[in-house]
Amino acid sequence: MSLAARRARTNDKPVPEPDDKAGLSFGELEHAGGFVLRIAQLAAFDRFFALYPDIGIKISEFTVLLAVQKNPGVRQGVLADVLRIKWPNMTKLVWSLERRGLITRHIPTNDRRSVALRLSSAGRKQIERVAALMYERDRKALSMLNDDEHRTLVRLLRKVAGWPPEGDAP
Amino acid sequence: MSLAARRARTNDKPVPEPDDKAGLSFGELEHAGGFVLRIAQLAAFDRFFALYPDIGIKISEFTVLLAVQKNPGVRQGVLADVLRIKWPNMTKLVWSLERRGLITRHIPTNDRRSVALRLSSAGRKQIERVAALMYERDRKALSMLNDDEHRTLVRLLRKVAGWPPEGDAP
DNA sequence: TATTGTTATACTCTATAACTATA
DNA sequence: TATAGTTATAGAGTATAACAATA
Repeated sequence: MSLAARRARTNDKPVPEPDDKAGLSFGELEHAGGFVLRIAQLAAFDRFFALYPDIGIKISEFTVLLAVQKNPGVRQGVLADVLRIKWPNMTKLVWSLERRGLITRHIPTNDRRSVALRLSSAGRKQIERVAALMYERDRKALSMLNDDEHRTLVRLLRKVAGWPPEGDAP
Repeated sequence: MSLAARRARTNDKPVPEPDDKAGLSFGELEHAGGFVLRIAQLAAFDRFFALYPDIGIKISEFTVLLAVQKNPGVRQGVLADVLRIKWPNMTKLVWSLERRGLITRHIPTNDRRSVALRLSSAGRKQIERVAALMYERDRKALSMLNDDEHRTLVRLLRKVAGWPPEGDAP
């Protein structure tokens, strides 16, 4: 069966490359930050996942894992707020990570309502296993930008996210 | 009841403003374009919707409406591809707009498989009614950027989206 | 009375397969 | 045989309300 035929049946489109706007116009909307932000995010994620032969962990899970590594003992509610995940959903995510032995949950004695998260050694190994791959794919998903453009984009997006100007050095 | 109490119950957080990173670190991830892109998009949309006393149309619907206005007779499949909406979902979206009398569907005689979309006069009126509001909210959702930063951001995001450098003049 | 987190559930979005009609 | 669109359905992601435990 031809590739085209398979795509027609599954609607499995290739990742669009430059000028896949198909000659359409959107007027002012093309200069609306939110609109372009959304389109760009979808395009970047499509590229990211096009490179994704399932490595057994979701982006959201990897993000939480890494955040716990960088901020040992972080409360899961704080993490939820920063990552814009609703608390009930974070509960499930954390539970799933715990069930797989990647993190541990601790009840601090000074505030027994809260839950502090820490990486298990298996969690650390998992990060080691997939981190390089994640970053590589992220870079490839934005490979149309040169280093300077990439830095500028990240700087502006951090501003939009309401994050302080400088992050940790890479 | 206090506002804080209501928020606690509903998890209805205020739109985060600068430095709502809560002192957390994400290491290299903070420089990963895809990650920051995602966080920024969520922040921008949160701000957008915080200003949203339901105006009776979704962003996706407005986008399609506007695209049809700017590209009369466009095929809905083409629109779906450009806006990264799957065909089956576009079918429902279009049907909903048609049911509300905002667009009309036409079967071209030269290719009777396809569906060409056009705005009804009600659709035109709807756009007139909400367009200014949409753009104003979009602008407010990105109000932390000055004009120069905004232009730069849109330019870079278009590149990420795989769209040609210049859109229509505003 | 407020905060942290959980449970249960609903809702919206998105994705996939199978199909019809036309080319 | 391929393409444009539809139908039905499944799944993921996200959101809300009500609750318990602790502060």
